[in-house]
Amino acid sequence: MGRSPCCDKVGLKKGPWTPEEDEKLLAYIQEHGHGSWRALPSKAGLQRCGKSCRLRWINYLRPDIKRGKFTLQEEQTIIQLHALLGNRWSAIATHLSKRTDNEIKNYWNTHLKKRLIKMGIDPVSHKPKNDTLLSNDGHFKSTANLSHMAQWESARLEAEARLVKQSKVRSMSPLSNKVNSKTCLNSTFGPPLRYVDMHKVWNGILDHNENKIGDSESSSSTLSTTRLKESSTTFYELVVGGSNEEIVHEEYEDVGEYKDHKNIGTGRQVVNDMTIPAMENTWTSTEVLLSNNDQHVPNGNFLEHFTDLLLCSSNFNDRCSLTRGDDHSDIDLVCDDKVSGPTTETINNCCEDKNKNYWDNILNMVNSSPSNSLMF
DNA sequence: AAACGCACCAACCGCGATCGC
DNA sequence: GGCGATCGCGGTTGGTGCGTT
Repeated sequence: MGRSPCCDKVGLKKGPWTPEEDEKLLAYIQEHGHGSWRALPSKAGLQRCGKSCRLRWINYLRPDIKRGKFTLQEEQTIIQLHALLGNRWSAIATHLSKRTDNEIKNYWNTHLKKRLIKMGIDPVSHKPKNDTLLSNDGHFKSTANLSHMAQWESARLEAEARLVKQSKVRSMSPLSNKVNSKTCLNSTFGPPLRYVDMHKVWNGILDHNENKIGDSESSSSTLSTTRLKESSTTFYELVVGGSNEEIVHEEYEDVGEYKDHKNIGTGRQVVNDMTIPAMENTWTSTEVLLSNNDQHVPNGNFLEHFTDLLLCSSNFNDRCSLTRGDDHSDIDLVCDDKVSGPTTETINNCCEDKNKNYWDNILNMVNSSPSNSLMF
């Protein structure tokens, strides 16, 4: 069909924004809202395309933007979410509400990605580049488990990111303000909104599994839902093992065992006339990301440990910079640790051990996760 | 002091998704 | 349901500043 030109229009300005332009855009949006971005530039008296205005507003002028150095906590969140979501910057940004997707993307590309590479970790897969380390000692299956766990968590967080956005939109409307501020976020009167939505997703998974039992050909679901469902099943097959029938029963039984959350007594809840399995404790990593209240975060929070290990290692590497000559014979060590007189060998071994232990620990967590956590 | 390389980040571009007629 | 318009996302580019040679 051919796209309509945007920034190619003759007479439209490109490049860096001037303070005057910023002022015009800011003043217009504060008074009228952005409305149609396409129509905004002419109304605001700007010689820019709508796309450029939108970007400038979202990435720079919006009042609720936090600028400056990323905190350790933010780094942790980004790494965790990137391991699960990949380059879905907007989804990641929904968990760092005051950071823009562009800023997170830039920070990843300029800092975090390099840090992982430096540690010998593939920034795309978040796996060590030297995979022989894993396959030779029986850890291969665990790596596969981790991958499936990530797939499942990825799909879950994607759905949640969407929900967060929807929730924000709803919260803009006067009618929903009362509901959102208390019932949804603080969960004073029931499960948070995101729980309700994820219950539906969860039900979808269960429906799918049931369909598989009754009818092995189920092709009408959407792509995203299918991915979710497949992830769930394959993960269970790998970690728990057994047939699909067993999987369904185990999922129901397992989620029903949790009774420590205030809304859970029987293991099932009735929300919006739907009987659903309680799954609060599947909200492990995300609970931590979204809230400081970790009272019902279960044991075996694998992502938490995952990033702690990475950051611990990176902090260590930040403090200790090692430079080698080409023949690896001359090692210059600069270390501001207050350890008395660490030898080059000690530090070097320590860094290597940390990298090794990093993945060993993750794999251990994965191995122990079914008994410790019902995230899956 | 000039040239060069690198890091950082704002902004651009193209594409897929979504909206609305 | 089809189609064009618009939006939003993620990859990439280009300008700027800083350190090194």
